[in-house]
Amino acid sequence: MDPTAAEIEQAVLAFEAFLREKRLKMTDQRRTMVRVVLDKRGHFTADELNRKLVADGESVSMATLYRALALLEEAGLLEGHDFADGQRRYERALHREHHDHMICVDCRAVIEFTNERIEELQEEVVRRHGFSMHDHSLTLFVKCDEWHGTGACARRAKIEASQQASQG
Amino acid sequence: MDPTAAEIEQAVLAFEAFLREKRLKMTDQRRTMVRVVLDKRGHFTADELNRKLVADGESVSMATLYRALALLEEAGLLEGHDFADGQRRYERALHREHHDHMICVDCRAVIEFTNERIEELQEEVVRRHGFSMHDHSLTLFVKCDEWHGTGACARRAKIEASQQASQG
DNA sequence: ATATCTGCAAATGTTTTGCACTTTT
DNA sequence: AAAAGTGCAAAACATTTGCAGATAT
Repeated sequence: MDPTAAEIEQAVLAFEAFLREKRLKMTDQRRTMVRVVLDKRGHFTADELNRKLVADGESVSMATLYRALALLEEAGLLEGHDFADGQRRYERALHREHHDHMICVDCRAVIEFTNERIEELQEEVVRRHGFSMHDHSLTLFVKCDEWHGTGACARRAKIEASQQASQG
Repeated sequence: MDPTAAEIEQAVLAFEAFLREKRLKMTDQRRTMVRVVLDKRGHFTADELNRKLVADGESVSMATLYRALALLEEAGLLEGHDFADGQRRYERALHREHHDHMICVDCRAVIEFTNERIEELQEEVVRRHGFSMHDHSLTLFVKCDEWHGTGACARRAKIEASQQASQG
């Protein structure tokens, strides 16, 4: 499920090709970011990525980080989302099928899902208006523990623990 | 389609009831905002609302405006959306059926649509996960003139003109 | 060589907040 | 009188930008 080391190096090369085509340059900072970003599971903010880089002893300035995030997104290695909380979130686009998101309004957990029929219907709506689809964003804001009646969000601790375990 | 004067006054009373229940107070500024907001067609930002109020000679400070927007949303008179461009947008919730949005990535035109089947499928997804739906947001980012091949967005002028005409 | 990068600090733009004063209840 | 609201200016916040010096091609 996670990209192998070889796949990550391949992505570094792909990014280099992308940069070359735009007459931009590959740098140590950008290489580092490709590697760290592709290694990351789940969604992360610019700030979270920065903290990871600092922890790894490979920090780059926020300016450079933001500039690189934009390029990585443009190169298709990263996908950005707006979940309406004032911070853009990213996830790697390698080894990931298209999916939509459910967010728990209590604990902010992100749960992914796909529904082929919904995708088709969206396409149909756009087509019927004579437009073409550029992108789409479907986010369901849910309460993930309402039916457990605990008041606090029962899944929160579990989700955080498993993310930490898998993340390092 | 637009609320009548009577309906707007009714909404003022409803807002007053909402405030009373929360032990908050009705003020001139809040009354003004209810009226202006319910009179507004389409989507607007805090800044656009402010300009309208200034133009009407009934301006309130941005601090008060933001505080009131939050209350109006809470009271269900207003609906807020995040279209991923850094500014929250609002629309009146009176006389409005639920709908989703298509945004032209070129001209930022907002086109509304509904699709009952998509709604049902969303509910089903949430139910299948054992959650309950709190809210949902479906936004399709489209190119509205791609098939007209003009390069510039053919509908933009038309849309802006008709919004101005209907808005005053 | 020269165009692009980086990091810093400063700017940006929207939204929020602390506070002294005013208004509603 | 007490509780809440207002406007102002300042703060907060994520993100962007100008610029001088560093680096990749």
